[in-house]
Amino acid sequence: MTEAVTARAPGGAQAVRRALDVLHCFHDNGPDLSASDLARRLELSVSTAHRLARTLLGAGFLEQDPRTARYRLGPAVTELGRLSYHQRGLHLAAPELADLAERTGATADLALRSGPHAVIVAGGSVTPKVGLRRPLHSTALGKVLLAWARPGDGGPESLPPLPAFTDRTIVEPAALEAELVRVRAEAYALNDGESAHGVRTLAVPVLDGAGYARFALAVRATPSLITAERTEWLLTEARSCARALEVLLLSPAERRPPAR
Amino acid sequence: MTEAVTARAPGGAQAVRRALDVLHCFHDNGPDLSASDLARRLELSVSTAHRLARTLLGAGFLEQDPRTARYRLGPAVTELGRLSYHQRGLHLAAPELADLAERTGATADLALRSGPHAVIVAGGSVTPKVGLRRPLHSTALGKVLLAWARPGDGGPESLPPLPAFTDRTIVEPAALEAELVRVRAEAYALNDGESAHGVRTLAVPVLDGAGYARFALAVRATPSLITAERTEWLLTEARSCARALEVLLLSPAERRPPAR
DNA sequence: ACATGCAATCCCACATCATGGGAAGCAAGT
DNA sequence: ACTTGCTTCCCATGATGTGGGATTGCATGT
Repeated sequence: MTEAVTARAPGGAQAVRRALDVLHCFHDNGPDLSASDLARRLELSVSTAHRLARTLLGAGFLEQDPRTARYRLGPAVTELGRLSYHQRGLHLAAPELADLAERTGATADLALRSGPHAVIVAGGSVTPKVGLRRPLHSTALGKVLLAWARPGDGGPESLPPLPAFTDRTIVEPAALEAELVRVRAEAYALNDGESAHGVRTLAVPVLDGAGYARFALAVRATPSLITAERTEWLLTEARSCARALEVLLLSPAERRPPAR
Repeated sequence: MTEAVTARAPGGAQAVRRALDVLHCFHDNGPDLSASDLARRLELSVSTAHRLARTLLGAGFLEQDPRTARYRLGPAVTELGRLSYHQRGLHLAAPELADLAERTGATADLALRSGPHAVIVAGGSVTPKVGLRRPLHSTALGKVLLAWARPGDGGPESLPPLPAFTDRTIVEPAALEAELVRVRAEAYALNDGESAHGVRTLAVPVLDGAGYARFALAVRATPSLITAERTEWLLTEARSCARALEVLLLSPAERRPPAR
């Protein structure tokens, strides 16, 4: 389940790929994982999982609870994460998102693409949804990231399963493709209860100069807040925020020209 | 230079350790690194560096500038970093630090230990010093982390070089040991121009129930702000903040009892 | 235009290094 | 006391990562 992340790349790797898969194991849920847990999840022998964990431990990418001997993400991850967070300028996004959330009364989320997932990297609410990983096909954020995907990242054909979360989730690849055509045509994505009931989301892209989505910006609330009448206004607000984020997050060379 | 991080651990690793070293390369300086750069820094063959980079790329831990083909930290790092940041509750620390900074007029920094470095993970100022990595022996933060080091992390003997940054930097292991005795006795660390001229820093630990420092909290300013008369007051403020952080960052089971 | 240098990328034979089975040691549950 | 499940270490096997070299492409300098 956790291994579709690193599907390809047959050349010269295995230990490394497995070690990185170990790190990715720590997304899913809360508590610390034991070496045996890791072995089970990744379908490795206990020996191998244990050895990988020890190596990651020695490099600070994992740390071990002294009581339970279980592993969790270590200081090196926090360290590199903070570094890349600032390198991307994401700390500049928080005030903009907070402002958008306040004006609209909704939750504002900024996500980027990581392989087959949309990852929320900054949020306009206090709720720590940040760090959350959502599938691309069942979220407005994901649809935006797919609709304007960079060639190297792979389009919708690169994500085989398409699991259903509600009865509205798009599971047919053809239906997803059609939806993406609509998203590109209307320049926004809508998610109406496709990942969870009672949640409606609008998302717009943060585009770079080449026309690809570097980030996706979402406004999320209950359906009563995101009505047909308010949609146009919400989109205007969201697009204005996305425009601001283009300036804040992208270097001048990466940005698209001011006039469209 | 960048390799003292992963000194030991002879058993069952190499590819993995090297790959993690590649990630650690992205601390030091700003711009993206080419595969050849990595090979030079880590003293690897270009083939190997290139292969490791491609593997990390495939897993999303690196990304490649389409123009220059150089590498930088990828979305998976941002993703895992945000996750571990929130798992550690570090987003709760920012308001406390801002408050401390405002009350004292100084800069407030929170750091944790990552191998032989103190890493600033949250700051009370707008200045993005966050993510910065400082040596343990030449900073107040580092002295605190060393003085109350957890057994598994290694004491001062685990960091061989001790480079000098100013004429005041402690370079003798014996002198550092003596300084740590003083730090433990007085329950705070002082750095008076040992890492850079014209900067004075006070640091206190954020202790867990076992008496080890989980974090270090520093108040940093010009010497004119941190005078002998103000030291006691600044320490009271800092310790009060550290106490609050103990509650915010540590689970009840990890905390030490309220009364000392 | 041509030569030169540097870097990315790919290929392949070799032997080093990761692999997983096994077993010892420990803790907790039945 | 017996069982269960875990961490941890050891070790023979061969799969896997290694680095030299060849190729291509993109600059820069002449």
